[in-house]
Amino acid sequence: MQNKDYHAQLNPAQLKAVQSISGPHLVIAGAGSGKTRVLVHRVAYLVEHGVNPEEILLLTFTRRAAEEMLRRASTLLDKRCSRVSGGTFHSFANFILRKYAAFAGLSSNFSILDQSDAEDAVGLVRAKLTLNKTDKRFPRKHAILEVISKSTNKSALLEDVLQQEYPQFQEFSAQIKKIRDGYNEYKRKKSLLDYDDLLIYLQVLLSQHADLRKKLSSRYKYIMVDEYQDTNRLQAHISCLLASEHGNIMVVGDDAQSIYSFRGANFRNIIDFPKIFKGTKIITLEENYRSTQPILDLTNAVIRQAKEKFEKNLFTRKTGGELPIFIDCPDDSAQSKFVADKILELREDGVNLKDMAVLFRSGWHSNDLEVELASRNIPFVKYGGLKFVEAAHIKDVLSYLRIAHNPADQVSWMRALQLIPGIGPKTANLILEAMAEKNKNAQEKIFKKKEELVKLFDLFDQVKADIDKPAALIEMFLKYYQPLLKIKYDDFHKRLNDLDSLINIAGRYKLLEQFLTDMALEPPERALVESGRADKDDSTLTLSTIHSAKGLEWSTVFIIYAADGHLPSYLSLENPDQLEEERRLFYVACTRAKMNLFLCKPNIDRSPRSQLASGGTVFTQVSRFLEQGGVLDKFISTQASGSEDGIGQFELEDIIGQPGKRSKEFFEDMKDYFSEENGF
DNA sequence: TGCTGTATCTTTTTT
DNA sequence: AGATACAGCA
Repeated sequence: MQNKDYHAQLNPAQLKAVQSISGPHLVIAGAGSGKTRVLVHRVAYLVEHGVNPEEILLLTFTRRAAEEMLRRASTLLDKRCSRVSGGTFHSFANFILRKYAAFAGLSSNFSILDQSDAEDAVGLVRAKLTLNKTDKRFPRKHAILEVISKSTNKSALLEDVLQQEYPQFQEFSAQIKKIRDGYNEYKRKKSLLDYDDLLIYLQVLLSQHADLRKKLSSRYKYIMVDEYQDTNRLQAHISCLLASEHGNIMVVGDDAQSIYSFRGANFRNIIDFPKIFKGTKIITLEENYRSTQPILDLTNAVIRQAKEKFEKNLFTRKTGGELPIFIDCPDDSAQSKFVADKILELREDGVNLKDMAVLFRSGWHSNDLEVELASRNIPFVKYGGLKFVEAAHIKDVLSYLRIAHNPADQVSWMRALQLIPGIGPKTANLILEAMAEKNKNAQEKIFKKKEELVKLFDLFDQVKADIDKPAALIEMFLKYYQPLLKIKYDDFHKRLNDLDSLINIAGRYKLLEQFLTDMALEPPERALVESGRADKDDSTLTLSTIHSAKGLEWSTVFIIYAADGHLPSYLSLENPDQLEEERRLFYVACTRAKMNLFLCKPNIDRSPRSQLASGGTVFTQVSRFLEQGGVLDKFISTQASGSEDGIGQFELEDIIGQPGKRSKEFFEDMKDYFSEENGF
């Protein structure tokens, strides 16, 4: 009956993956090969065959991805599919740890530190150990946390991480270890967990409590892990522990799309998977359903240059399609104008804005474009880059809520206290010590000096009744915080607006704990908050870092700043492994496109760094990933065959790089165009 | 002593 | 644009 539908909608390899129910499976899925479709159908298939949805655990990279899959599975079958358990490793860990806090030696109201909180805590510990005064070249708190985090995520010794990736810090090995131990102790005492701790605690919980492991493994009888190439050792270990009772685990991934090694991910998890689970069946998906042949030719040529990869042979049955186009723009703002022009033109031709995306390596690459789009009233949502909750004033208010939720949260206390004028790190510490020791004398002494302090404490006393209405709680704290905000920031008006938005978001939550957890683990995107929407609506252009574009696809894709030093990033040029990751990143970016692919670069680099380095005008080079292996020539020469007469006769969209034709000439060509049409 | 203002770098990517 | 280091001020 239903099986017929599955046959019709899936190719043989996909069908096999969907219908393989028991035992370990590894699905190697090339870009655009219908990986999501397999997962969605598999969920439906399992439920249809009598599996209780709650016994299926779907671990994905973002909660958005999980929700999208469950929504699609629901349309395929029925509402039962939405009861499937799922989320990110971190949110799943949070869920389990709150429930079984006692087993893990935690109090269930633990706070989650985001990266900057964690950095603050490291800074505190470092200051306490007075290691910062010894030497000027001592690593910053940011770098220290990075080293510590990498060693946990890779399950590697700190020394090894230092030796391999941070040789410049090797001489501080002993001090960094001291800071790490101090940091761990500090967090444990104050019921604080950073991102890595969520994983560590879950791993320890599962390894050390056999009864609990059995219980959980029996509860989650079917485990699926998406984007397995971007899991780290710790996450791989957790997956295996969860599957220990039954071995029903399917992991899906593509080694060519591994782009998270900077946080400890290792695509060798894919190779090692069959070693851990004997009898693993491997299924390879090679047919591409996403892109046209010319785009596929380009992406295949890009990944062919990779130093290390599993051979895959992606093919499509689609014929025809436009050739990818490379545009060398005079500068950043010309690039923005080109992209905006082209987007408007495509929209006139009937392409919906939601089917277009602009991708880039780092958050600031889109700054100029954002201004341009705004001035032309093109609605967009930006993913990646700085998050809404990372703004100082939002963090300030959240720190009050976190104290209300977990009074031991000293990181938040430090932040909240230092907002009061006249209180810096030292006094804040003094207050906290006086409170901890219940030293009435010392307390009164300090309290007498600052009436703000009394107000703050009174507020926390009042709070207890309303603890589970986050929105009301914020409004209450806002009365106290508003005057402080005005002193602290000149642009307090804009920031007050943001705080209204925060109240709005909080209004969607009944429980304070859930609200705070979400703000730490699944923070809303800035652009969505500012437009007052929960989701992007139907006709919105997408701007995204390549990392945040993972797993998504659009009919038209623009990649901006495809220049050497930007993509690949100048920070990765020295290290061969990092450079390979940049290549995969570029691959991921290009493979997002279904029909049209545009690559742009500004010819003049006005970024502060390059200005500083040279003092003069810096001309960019085409990204080396296009130069190498004739990638650029290959996809261009096909196009060039129909355009021997040169560039003059072409509309803008036909201006492309030709073999051997380099920046200087393009600069002239583009300059002409932009001066005439756009009033340069 | 500790806080605040000013100068000076430094800016990848994310849970 | 934000964090950090340093020097002067209460």
